[in-house]
Amino acid sequence: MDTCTDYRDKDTHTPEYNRDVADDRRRILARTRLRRQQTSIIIHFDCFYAAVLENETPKLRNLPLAVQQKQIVVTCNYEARRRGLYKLQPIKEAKRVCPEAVIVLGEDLTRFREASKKNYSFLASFSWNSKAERLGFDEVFMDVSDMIEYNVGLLNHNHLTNSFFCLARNDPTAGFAYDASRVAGHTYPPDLAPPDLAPPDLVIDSPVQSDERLRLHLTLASHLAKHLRQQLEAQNGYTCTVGISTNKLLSKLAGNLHKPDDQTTLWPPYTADDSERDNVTSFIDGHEVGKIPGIGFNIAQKLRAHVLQREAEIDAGLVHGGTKEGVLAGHVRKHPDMGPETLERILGGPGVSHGIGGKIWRLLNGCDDTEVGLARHVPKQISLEDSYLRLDTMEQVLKELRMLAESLLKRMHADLLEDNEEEEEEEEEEEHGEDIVAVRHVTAVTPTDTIGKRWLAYPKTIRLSTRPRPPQTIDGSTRNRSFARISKSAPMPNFVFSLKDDVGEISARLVSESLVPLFRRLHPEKSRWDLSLVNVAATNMVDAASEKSRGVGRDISKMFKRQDHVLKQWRVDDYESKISAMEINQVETRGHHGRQTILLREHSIRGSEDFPTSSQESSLRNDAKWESEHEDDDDDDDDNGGHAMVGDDKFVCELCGAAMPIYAMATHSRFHKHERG
DNA sequence: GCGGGGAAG
DNA sequence: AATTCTTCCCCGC
Repeated sequence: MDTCTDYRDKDTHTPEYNRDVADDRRRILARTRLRRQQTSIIIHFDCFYAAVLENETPKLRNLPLAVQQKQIVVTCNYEARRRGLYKLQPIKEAKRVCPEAVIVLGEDLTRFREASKKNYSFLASFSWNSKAERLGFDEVFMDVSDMIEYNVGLLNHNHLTNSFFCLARNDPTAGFAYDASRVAGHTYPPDLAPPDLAPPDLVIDSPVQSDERLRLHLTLASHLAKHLRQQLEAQNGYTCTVGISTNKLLSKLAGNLHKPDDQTTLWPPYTADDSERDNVTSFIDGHEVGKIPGIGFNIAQKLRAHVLQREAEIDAGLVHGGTKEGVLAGHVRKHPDMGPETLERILGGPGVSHGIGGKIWRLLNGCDDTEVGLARHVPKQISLEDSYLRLDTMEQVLKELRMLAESLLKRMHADLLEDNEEEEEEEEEEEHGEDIVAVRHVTAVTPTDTIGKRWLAYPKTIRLSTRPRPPQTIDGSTRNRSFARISKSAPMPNFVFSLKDDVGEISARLVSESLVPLFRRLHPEKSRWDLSLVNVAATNMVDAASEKSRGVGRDISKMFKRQDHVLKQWRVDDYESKISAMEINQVETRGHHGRQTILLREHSIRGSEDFPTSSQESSLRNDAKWESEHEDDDDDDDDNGGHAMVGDDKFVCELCGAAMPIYAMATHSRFHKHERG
């Protein structure tokens, strides 16, 4: 075993020997508990926000450029940074430090959002497995394991210097030439031993396992990254900074080492007999705790307090990262008794995710097994907000709500609508005749002939949030605990999905029928409030059942088979007539057990007149009978007030057979009430 | 489902 | 200190 120290030439009876054995056992134990995955290759891209403006106006490129929102600089280019500007700097200070800076108003994020979408789609289009995840507007993770694996298989180990990277499995000519005997770009640590030629004939048992194979995989990934960077610049005009490693945490951190417009590969060994000597540990150890992604301000403060044995001070003078304490990840990791249990004790508490200790411990050790998310076409939520120096009259509030509502509508149209191509895809295959029957019914009701557009997803909920101005305590003790927002939500009214009505009309109606009632729920007093922020959001996004997704039909037939005790009360024609009146949406419940359920949801746009407005709905709220005490349910299946329990905490509606957690049932029964008229 | 909280750029 | 304008995820109920 290469992970075990060899003791053969040591005296087996000295205390040193015993200590070594103990240490080694502990290390091995620790390592097996948090085995670093070396099965994936992840690339992290960091594009650049301010570049959007530079590209629009190239002469800005060499000038110090800052983007202003309200009273602060939200971002700035490197020239501005060189002259002392920084993120979240007060605009006054920025002007004092660098009067010649060009300051651009950037409260409207449309252009940034569009650039972000364009760059993201471009990068994601290279992916084979669709694992391409956006983080904020300017970062993208890609899991390129499959591309790398495939291209390792293509290598001719006798001619590594003349290799060809294949970008498409079905087109051997798509790709680029490269030198597989050398890494592209920088590495950490910087000075590599003379070129590590891969051994000519290694047993290829994927996935990556040995350091040797990992080196080879990372080398290929570095060339892929370089190619993607070049393409992004050539095709879209954006440079980016890239990190290459085996997980999201490490690739993101590695990228920081050489910016802007460059790339860094975190080089093996990722594990070593002496845990201090592997590159991952030394790399992570050197980071200030708060710099580890996943360790936010609160957790960082608690960790600092623990190693310093006192509250960590927040140095106002050190806005640009870090505190004057300078507590490093390594300090925390090596602190006496440190480990997942200790961390759980320090960090855990009400509202904190269970297992936070283990999670932070893994981060401190460079371990991160979170998957790169699948590429997504539609957002999960759309929200807009504005902040104010003073907002304390209903008149102002109405004005703001109108603006926000109209912007929200426009965003929904921009981000959730798709051109309605009438391509009637032929029904290929299939072995289950019943699937196809179900699919046909769904297809028949999707809005087609409206205005040449169709909804890709429907937000089911509208939410209004405000941030009351923090109460000014005149006494010195500023225990301003609450800089929090408060929110209320309601069903998204159906009329917003109309494609024939005027946007202005719809948003006016949205204000009067949804947002104003929500505002009254948030702020029942006539006056007395002063808001510093208002936010409206369209949330609870449900994908529209698309003609293309055969998965819907499958799941329906699965539901028939699995839950016939519930569904037998339906005659088939009954079911089909209901189906034709509804669109079927697949809903992923992220409940405790992550089970998939199917909800049947009305959304026929033409029928929307009969449908309740949010104010009507909220007056129908009848939550009382669902009040808690579902704690100790016994599992007797059927006698549950008309709802069959299908296991754990899922219930099945006796009217439509939908399975759902108990919390969802109040709303669901309201749905049936309206359905009946 | 609802409302709050935390993390990220 | 928290500042902006978002997006996503998790918790307890």
